[in-house]
Amino acid sequence: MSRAADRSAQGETLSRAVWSVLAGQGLERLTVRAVAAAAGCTTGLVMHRFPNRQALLLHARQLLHQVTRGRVEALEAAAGSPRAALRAVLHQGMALDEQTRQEAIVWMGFLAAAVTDDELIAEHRRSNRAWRDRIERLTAASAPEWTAERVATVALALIAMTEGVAAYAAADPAAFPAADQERMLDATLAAHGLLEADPPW
Amino acid sequence: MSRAADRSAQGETLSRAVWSVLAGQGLERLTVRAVAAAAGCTTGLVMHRFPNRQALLLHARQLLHQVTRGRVEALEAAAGSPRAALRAVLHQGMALDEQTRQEAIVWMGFLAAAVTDDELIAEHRRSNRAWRDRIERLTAASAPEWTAERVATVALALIAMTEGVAAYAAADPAAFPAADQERMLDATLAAHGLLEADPPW
DNA sequence: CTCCGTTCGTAACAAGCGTTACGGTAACAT
DNA sequence: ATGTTACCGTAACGCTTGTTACGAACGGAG
Repeated sequence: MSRAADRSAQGETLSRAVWSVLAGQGLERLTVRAVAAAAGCTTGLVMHRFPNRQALLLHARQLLHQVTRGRVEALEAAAGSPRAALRAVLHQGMALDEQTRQEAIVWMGFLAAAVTDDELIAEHRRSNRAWRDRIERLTAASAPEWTAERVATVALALIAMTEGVAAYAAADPAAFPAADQERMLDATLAAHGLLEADPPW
Repeated sequence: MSRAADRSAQGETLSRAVWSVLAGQGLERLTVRAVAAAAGCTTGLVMHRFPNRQALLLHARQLLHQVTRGRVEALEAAAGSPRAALRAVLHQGMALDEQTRQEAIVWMGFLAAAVTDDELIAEHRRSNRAWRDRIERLTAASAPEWTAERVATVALALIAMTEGVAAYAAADPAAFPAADQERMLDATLAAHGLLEADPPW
């Protein structure tokens, strides 16, 4: 393997270690040593790969955006209709299993860390804007007769709802089971007239 | 002032200092010294009032729940109808001004801190359950003909949406202005048939 | 006035933090 | 084969953290 690929792969390994620590031990224990331990290396490697802790977190945050973007693009491409794509993409944004639940915890951890980190909050806003644009585009395609304002309003309702339920379910999975989240999503899509199937009542 | 009242008032002062630090400097800088500085005292007083940092955070979290509960109960009592109460209570849960924006940041900070703190996450779940129960009760009163499942589903959609938009707006107030949040709330209430007034389109 | 308990500021402690410097080792070029 | 360079583990630095110990100041009781 080439040197450049090694560097890149190590960056990804370290970023995934950041996610792991953030999901399992929280922001307060997100130390360089903990990340190194999770990655199976020493702090020396971490500090050779990144100039400082801030840059490490920023890279991990950027990679998180990139990974989720790849996933939703695949879902969107595989969907048979705009409405199916909208539902599939929103669906993966909730905390339905251990995988997505941990992602929600990591997402919130980065958000909490961004309070003191200007670069992190800038990245957060970029990521959110891309996400919002995507849902607005899918919403517009799902309801071509709507005005731009109505599209934007409903798209905001959808991203806020899935983000919020992910936060609730991440902190209390037993109280917010996957079935409840899915019912919530379908009921809301149906209420806005965006569900392919008939409403569940 | 009596001794007991002094103790209680100091506990509240310190808890508000916790909120202040959490909102302004984030979880990573939420240290005992920073809280003491925000409260205008020394670490000695803090550690005499609370056995340790964990207990300090827990008390601040409990007081946050208590304060917001008082506010929503006042709103609910002042509302002229179940639907007006539902809207007013959900309305105050979004991040519409600097006050509520900071509350949203604090709420997320506690949530991020709860990842490693069992008592904090237990308090978080209690608080969320009470909030969910309240919205379910108001939803049921607003739509008496609905089944319990539909009430629970729509109530979940409403609390998730307001919580989610608060998180978005807290991190990027310019991108999620108050008017957008209010339009979103009214559009969703209208879509579920829960708005007193006519839908905005 | 004196005593005593409470209150809380001061100062210190060990532990853990991010970061830096150094040294050995492995891989490449010549 | 040898010199050179990049890589990274080790160990240490200064600093901050939560927590503890100590002593001064205050107020009510006798």
